[in-house]
Amino acid sequence: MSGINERRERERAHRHQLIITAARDLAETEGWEAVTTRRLAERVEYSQPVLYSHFNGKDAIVSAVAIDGFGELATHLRRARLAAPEPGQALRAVCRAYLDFATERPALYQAMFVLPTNLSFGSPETPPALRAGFDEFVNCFDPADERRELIAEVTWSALHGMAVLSDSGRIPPASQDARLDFLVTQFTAPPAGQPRNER
Amino acid sequence: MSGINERRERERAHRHQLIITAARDLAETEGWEAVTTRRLAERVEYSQPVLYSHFNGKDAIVSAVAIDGFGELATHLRRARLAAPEPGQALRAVCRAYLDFATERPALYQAMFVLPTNLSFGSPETPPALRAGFDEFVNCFDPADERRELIAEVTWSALHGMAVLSDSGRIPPASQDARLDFLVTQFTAPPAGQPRNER
DNA sequence: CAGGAAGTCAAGCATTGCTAGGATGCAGTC
DNA sequence: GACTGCATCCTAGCAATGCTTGACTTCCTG
Repeated sequence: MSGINERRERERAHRHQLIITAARDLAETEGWEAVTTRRLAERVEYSQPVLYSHFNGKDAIVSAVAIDGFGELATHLRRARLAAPEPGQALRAVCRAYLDFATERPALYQAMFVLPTNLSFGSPETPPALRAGFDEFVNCFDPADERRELIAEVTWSALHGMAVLSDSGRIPPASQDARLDFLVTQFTAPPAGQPRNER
Repeated sequence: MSGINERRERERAHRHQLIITAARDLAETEGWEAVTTRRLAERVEYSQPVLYSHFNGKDAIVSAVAIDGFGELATHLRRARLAAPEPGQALRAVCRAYLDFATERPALYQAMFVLPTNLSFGSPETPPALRAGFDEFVNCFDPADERRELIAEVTWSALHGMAVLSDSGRIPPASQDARLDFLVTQFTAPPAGQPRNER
């Protein structure tokens, strides 16, 4: 009978996801330093070796959490971009959505972008969802501008810096909105005729 | 005799610094995950408890490394700003110096800005050197602009994002110069008359 | 009804950060 | 010069961590 094996595979996939969400929940409520293999095993009500039959190690588990997060972030950004009232507002909407994501799910964001990970981003192995999220930024800029990939990279970098420095209290979290405003204003401005901000 | 105690205090301070530089060297050559209390103790040729007579724990050691780094970064940035050929080039020079620092001393940079740390940045306890480094950015902008603190925060955020995302391979390290160029160009531009980059 | 594959767990290993307790040596005192 | 007091230092160990081993159970297959 093959229905039995199918059921087992279903159960196995279900448990696979159970481990991921348990790790994510634990991290979101108590921080990643509280996510140990023992506590995680206890949480999913299995013994530790079960974890290792699903993942190569703890790092693989947080990587799985991160990959899930990439998917969520991509749809989150996409929704924000499409919901923008007019195309000129797309960049602002996507940036705000990005920062909201980072502040509302700090642990998940850490797994995706801060924690040491072995995820290769070179080219072949890059999670498609990560590329999709990045493309949401790219699509905010003029397709005729051949530098728009580069501009998107700088935008993303700035947002990432704002998110992480604000989260760790190195810049005042309260003025995040003002920073966001300045960023999108400058990045949609024509290049300098005569400098203004510089002394 | 009080000269004896003075000598002891000197030796103690010397050993204090020895521990810090040993930790930093070890991290710079083999990464922070290789910095264990045992290896560090072996490196300085003392037993582990000696470390704990100088620092409250491992976290305090990496914090000490970070604080040293803040000082170095501040002087590095200051030198770059003062060496700029004309004041209009100051921002570009400081930004480039910042990115150079991050790429040339990745482990030190991690200790300063990435690793989980208990350094409070609220207000009273903030290391003066960190504030000094930040002020180098502030001083690149027009003193008449009351938003220049905010602009400096965004600048710093963007640089931090570029440094860390490039270091982890999430954006191509090769185009770092082009990104830097775009950043300073846009941040010294007047605010948008009619948008250009946006679609 | 055997044989074997899949799944599970209790127990253990090496390494981690950190600490307790005793040994050693150097001051100052009788 | 012997003795006390204090500071310094190290050996040894603890609890917790990530991960693995070996045996036990279960249940399909021939």
